[in-house]
Amino acid sequence: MSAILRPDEGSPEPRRLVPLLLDWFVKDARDLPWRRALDPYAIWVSEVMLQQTQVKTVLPFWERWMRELPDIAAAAGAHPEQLHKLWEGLGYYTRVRNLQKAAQQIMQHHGGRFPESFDDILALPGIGRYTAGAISSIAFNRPTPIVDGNVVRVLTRLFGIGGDPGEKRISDRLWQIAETLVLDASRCSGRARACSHLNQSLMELGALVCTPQAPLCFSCPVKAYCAALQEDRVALLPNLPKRAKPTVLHFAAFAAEWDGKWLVRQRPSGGVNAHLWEFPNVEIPAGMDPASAATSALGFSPETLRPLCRISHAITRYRITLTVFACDTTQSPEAGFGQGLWLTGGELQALSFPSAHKKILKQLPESGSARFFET
DNA sequence: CACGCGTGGAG
DNA sequence: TCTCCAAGCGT
Repeated sequence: MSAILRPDEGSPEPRRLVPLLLDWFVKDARDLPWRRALDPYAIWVSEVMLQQTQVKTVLPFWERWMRELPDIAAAAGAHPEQLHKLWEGLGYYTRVRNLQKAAQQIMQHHGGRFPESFDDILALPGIGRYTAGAISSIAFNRPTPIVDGNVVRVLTRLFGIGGDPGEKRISDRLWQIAETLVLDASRCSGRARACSHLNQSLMELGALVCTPQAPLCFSCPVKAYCAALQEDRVALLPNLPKRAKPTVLHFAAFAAEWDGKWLVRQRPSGGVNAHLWEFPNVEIPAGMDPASAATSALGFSPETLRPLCRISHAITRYRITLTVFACDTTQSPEAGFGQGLWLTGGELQALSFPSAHKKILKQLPESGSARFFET
């Protein structure tokens, strides 16, 4: 009957799926703040924050962002340091710079109003096929499909698709199924915001019921139509390739204090944590002693060097142990170090640090500026 | 098309 | 502790 099913897969009544998903979404979906907002800007901000990031993590960031930058004009005109501060801890910091670039483009080319056409939305920096489809459907109730990690899981299971979702052939098929479903929703008469709700129902189902491990199939609204469940293949889908093992690295970082100030530097653009600030640090090859590492990282040799803490963190494909030392210098170390700034605790609070270096900040020894480190 | 890009939560 | 992975995008 419907083009989305092949004879060997799924149930014979796929059009039943859409009303079941819509009913379930209205009844069981979480009450998320950006779902109450019908402002495309608010939905856009939420979608960018949610890229590769969990709902629970995003919630406080989104609330604060909307409070401080309540509209497109505010985002377009914000100081870059404020933008990074609002994103500090969320990761993938290119997202926030693209968000501002897009806001500025909307001010320039769309009269400050968020564009409603899918192609105009897709043309904005930081917005790809998924995010354009999400904004177009959620904010404007257009029948544009979305496929994210949740939808991949839901659809591969529901339709018993065993191929690698990363392959173009499989990916194309998932997008086609997603489009058929949202088009079906658009034809449902008497349902408010059906396209928005259908797309969100697929993601919500993936987040709450059709989870990666131990899915709650018994409470799934479409279990009667699930090919994977009928064939007992739920745990095998989606068929994702195995990940490469992370590389272990050791770094040393140095909290150098002089005259009540600490030495920090800004990371170069283009790499990891671009534009964020950090304490001087170097990779420690096996056997390298801390003193020479300090000289290498700081550009001068500190008088004292004492271990402060050890921080484990993972970034992209690296697993890093960061050993942190507190350093004192008795003479002005200005000579010998080119690209750093000596800043007070209060000044450091205004800057954005990668998560690992944020932890160093909290560990800094008491000093005249200690009061700035409360909370 | 493969890879680089962060972080924190869950099991 | 280790592995997976979460409302992906740009190059």
